[in-house]
Amino acid sequence: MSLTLEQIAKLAGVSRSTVSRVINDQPNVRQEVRERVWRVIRETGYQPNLAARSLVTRRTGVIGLVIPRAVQSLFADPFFPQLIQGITQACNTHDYMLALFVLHTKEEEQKLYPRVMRARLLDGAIVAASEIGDPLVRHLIENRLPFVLVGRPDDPTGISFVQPDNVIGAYTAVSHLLRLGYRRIGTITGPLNTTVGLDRRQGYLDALRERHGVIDENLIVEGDFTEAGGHAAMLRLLPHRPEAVFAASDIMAFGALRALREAGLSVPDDVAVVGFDDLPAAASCDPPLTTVRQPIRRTGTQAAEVLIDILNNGPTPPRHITLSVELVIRSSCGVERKR
Amino acid sequence: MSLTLEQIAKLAGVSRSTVSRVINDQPNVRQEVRERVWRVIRETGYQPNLAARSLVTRRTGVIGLVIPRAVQSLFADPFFPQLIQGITQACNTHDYMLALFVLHTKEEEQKLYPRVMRARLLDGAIVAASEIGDPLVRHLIENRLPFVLVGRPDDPTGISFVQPDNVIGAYTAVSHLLRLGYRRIGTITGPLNTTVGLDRRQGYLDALRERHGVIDENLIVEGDFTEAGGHAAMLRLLPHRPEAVFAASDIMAFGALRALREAGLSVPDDVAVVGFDDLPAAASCDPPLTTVRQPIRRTGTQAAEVLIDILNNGPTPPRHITLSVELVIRSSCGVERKR
DNA sequence: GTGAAAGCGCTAACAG
DNA sequence: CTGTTAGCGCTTTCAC
Repeated sequence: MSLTLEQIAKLAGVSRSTVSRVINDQPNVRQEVRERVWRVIRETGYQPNLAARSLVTRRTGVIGLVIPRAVQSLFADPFFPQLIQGITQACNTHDYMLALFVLHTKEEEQKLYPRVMRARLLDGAIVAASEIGDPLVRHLIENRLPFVLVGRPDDPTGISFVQPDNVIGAYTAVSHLLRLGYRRIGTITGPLNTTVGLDRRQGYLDALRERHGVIDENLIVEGDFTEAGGHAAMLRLLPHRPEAVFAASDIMAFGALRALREAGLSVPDDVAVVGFDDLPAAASCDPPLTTVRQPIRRTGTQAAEVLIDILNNGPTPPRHITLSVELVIRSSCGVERKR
Repeated sequence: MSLTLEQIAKLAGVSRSTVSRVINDQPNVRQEVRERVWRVIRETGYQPNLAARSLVTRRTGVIGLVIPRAVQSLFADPFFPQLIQGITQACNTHDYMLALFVLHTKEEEQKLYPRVMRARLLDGAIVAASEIGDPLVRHLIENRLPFVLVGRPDDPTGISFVQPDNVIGAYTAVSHLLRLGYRRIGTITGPLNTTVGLDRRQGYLDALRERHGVIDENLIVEGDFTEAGGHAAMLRLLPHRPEAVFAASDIMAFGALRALREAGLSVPDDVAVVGFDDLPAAASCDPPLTTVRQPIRRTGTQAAEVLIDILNNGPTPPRHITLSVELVIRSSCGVERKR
């Protein structure tokens, strides 16, 4: 079956400890011996048994990505694949493995949380930020499992997180619309029980207050980060005759685009539309979508690197990282009409 | 720190072995004792240390999902999120955890493969089928790691796999176009170094041969399962004046749609388009896409369940599961023109 | 039915 | 520099 340290030791003519030292790159091994041992290891394809190792080191080399039920909707768009790519890249670089916990139901949640936290399979966790008030964060703290949030928590005290600059992003998008001359600007928000939803709405409000001064509550409709939700929200917005709409996600913008098309309205001539995310599809839809690009992959990489740094170098003051975003101007905002 | 069996035993006034028996649902424990032990476990929130357990049982309760470099492109569309949802659902149901291995570079591949297979962290693996000739499958067999493929391998001997019915799906789509009266039907294939790409092209050929008899090689263009690839392929198809196009994936169909729009052609009036996958976006694009729906989530669940069955009940004859697909008729195929 | 004891494969003192 | 020894927390014989 699988080789053990003992057998490698015998083959190399040394003791178990020496082999262990070689594998873990510890000092106090003669260069010559070191090479001999490595050769045997390579020739045999030996790999240390992780269970045995972590039983004594109390570390597993595994971090978990937890995706709560509440953010499952996000799973329908390419956000998670990109985030995961970023995370796995950092994991591969730093020799960590990634375990994935996708919670489908409340029962699974209650069954999985204790196991995830107490079975000591995970050295730490990356958590896709959940609804405001989700008890997951509290559980993590209570169980002393190091973790990093993707997205801003409602109360960031003592918590490390990585997020895109949602407020500034939304502010930039809406300012752009104002600069183009639109005045009746509506917004399709994200779910307002999430900080993302709240922050992007905040950016919208900031821009309007600063440049325009007037807020019309009828032009603010809550969406849910789905295409259907964007479609429905646009339908509710239409009677209030918006000249332009800022959708808090591209997926919702696509829904809005569809609603406008179905209503026989032209984008951007009748209604301008701006999104948030810059999904691949944003460039190729009709008309190409003006949107706020957020660096999703980098968010994943950063989150993983912060966590791994904490794991490797011990706890640090919590880090709050906000990644800058960028307005990508295409044609759905009507920029070509040169207002 | 974390509780151990020993401490639970002391609290319950029994021996370590008895607690172990209770936890593992073994016989030979008096009902009364059993309940007393469970109560202590519940009250303390005790969770057995997985490393210690798997050191002796030689099982970890972890299965891996391996995504080779070659299929990374797929990661750009919602295929993987759905597949992962299906897999995690089965994992949660059967008390397994999922570890994710996304290979970004050749170096990572070479570094990770040995570790994945020999470090005994994984009980088994689900592998997203890779290019024909990829050595991963061979490695898995050599290392005796039980695995299930998502997608048909080129040589299925001794291998369990789960796939959608690609040949029939493509055949149905193209037959539908033929029935609508189109004759010059082109196809944008998947990469022809993958079985998916090959099988969907086969279905196209089968339908044409059966109902029409004539194959025009100019109407067959290889794509790569990306939007840009679909766009480029459509551009190459255009000079040959196809009346209809079967794209081997929705993402490529979107690219084709864009190319047609940019060329000032109307869909389906000038060129009809049919896709494959039925992504969420297929229903909401313009015009709504006629496509072949494949049950992605179910594919994931099935793959996981086959693997878990093998792990729990020992090796079985390899299972080859082909899930049926379904033509979803919308308007991009021109059905409304009632030919 | 229950407990005592051995040992899974590794790391980490501690001797030498 | 290197080897010996003692566990890490659990399951699993084997006695009783």
